[in-house]
Amino acid sequence: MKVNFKNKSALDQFKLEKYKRGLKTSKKRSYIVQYFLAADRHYSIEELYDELRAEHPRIGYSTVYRTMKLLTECGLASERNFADGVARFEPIHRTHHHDHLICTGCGKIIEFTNRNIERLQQTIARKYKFVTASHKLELYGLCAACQKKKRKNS
Amino acid sequence: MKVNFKNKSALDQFKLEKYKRGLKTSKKRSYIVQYFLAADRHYSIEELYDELRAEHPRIGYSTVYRTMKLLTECGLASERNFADGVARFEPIHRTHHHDHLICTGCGKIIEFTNRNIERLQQTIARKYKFVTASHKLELYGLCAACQKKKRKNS
DNA sequence: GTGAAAATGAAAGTCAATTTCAAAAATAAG
DNA sequence: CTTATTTTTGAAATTGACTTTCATTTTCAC
Ligand SMILES: [Mn+2]
Ligand SMILES: [Mn+2]
Ligand SMILES: [Zn+2]
Ligand SMILES: [Zn+2]
Repeated sequence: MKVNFKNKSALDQFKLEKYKRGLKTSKKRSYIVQYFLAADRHYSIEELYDELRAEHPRIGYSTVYRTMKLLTECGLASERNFADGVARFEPIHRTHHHDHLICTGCGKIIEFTNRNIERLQQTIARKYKFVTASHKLELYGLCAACQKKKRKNS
Repeated sequence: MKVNFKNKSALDQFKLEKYKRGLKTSKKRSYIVQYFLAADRHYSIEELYDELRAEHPRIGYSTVYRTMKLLTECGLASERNFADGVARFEPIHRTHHHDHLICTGCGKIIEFTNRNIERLQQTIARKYKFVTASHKLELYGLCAACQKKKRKNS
């Protein structure tokens, strides 16, 4: 049976994926999925775990970890590895590639897309006869607020 | 005393840095430095350690590790963190920023620079009022050889 | 040479990520 | 509604790359 995801919500899509894998539905996992997908952040497991525990103190770290991995496999989350060495996950609401500006002062993350950069990347790949599968573009620096803060303290 | 590095070899520069820090010269460290700087690769500690041991079996992992950190502090090496989760070091022969194309099949790494991309990055940073300190641009895919290999096996 | 100071390396410690496994929860079968 | 089967859970153990420790060895200034 072919499945049309076009009219499915992300959560439904997740249930469907689970069904196809012979998974069972659990209260805790559903809560994690719903909470994560509703947010619009780049969560580390730890951060997500801490927030979830406020409401659901019996959720374990492993469950959060495994749920994020599941969502990533299902294509509902994307795992990001920025320079701080902690994996972060963001929901994929509508497939829509983007790159990141990251403030090394406060951790603020801004997303951007730039068609010209993407094009130039392809030109480079072609030049070296590579077929690219993915790329990573991250700009690290200080956001406006952190620049101001820094000026004050010096 | 101000030091002019312009006419110094990288190794001399290293000795100078060591001197300024009150370090002593050791046979093993010198060998590691000389071997590493002569190569033109992106070495992981492990890889470098294994190669060095072929000639100098008494060199320890810690010494290789510490020497690479030293070189990085001295500005003679640059630490890179690609997607495989293992830190790599490359000599900085002439200060010269570049980005990387990485083959996920064989590990081959190609360096490139692109002024237009750099410029566009600055435009983006400006747009969001960021002051960037560094950036990371990595293109992952298959090199020509690995594409061929893949076609054969399918 | 001698002694103070730095370098070394085996082993231990870190830290996030990942796996294990016995108990709990969900679902299928009766 | 039971009972049986399968999946899920979480505390604890393990992993793997990195980093530090500390007793011993090497370097080097005198
Ligand atoms: Mn994002
Ligand atoms: Mn390079
Ligand atoms: Zn900031
Ligand atoms: Zn290749």
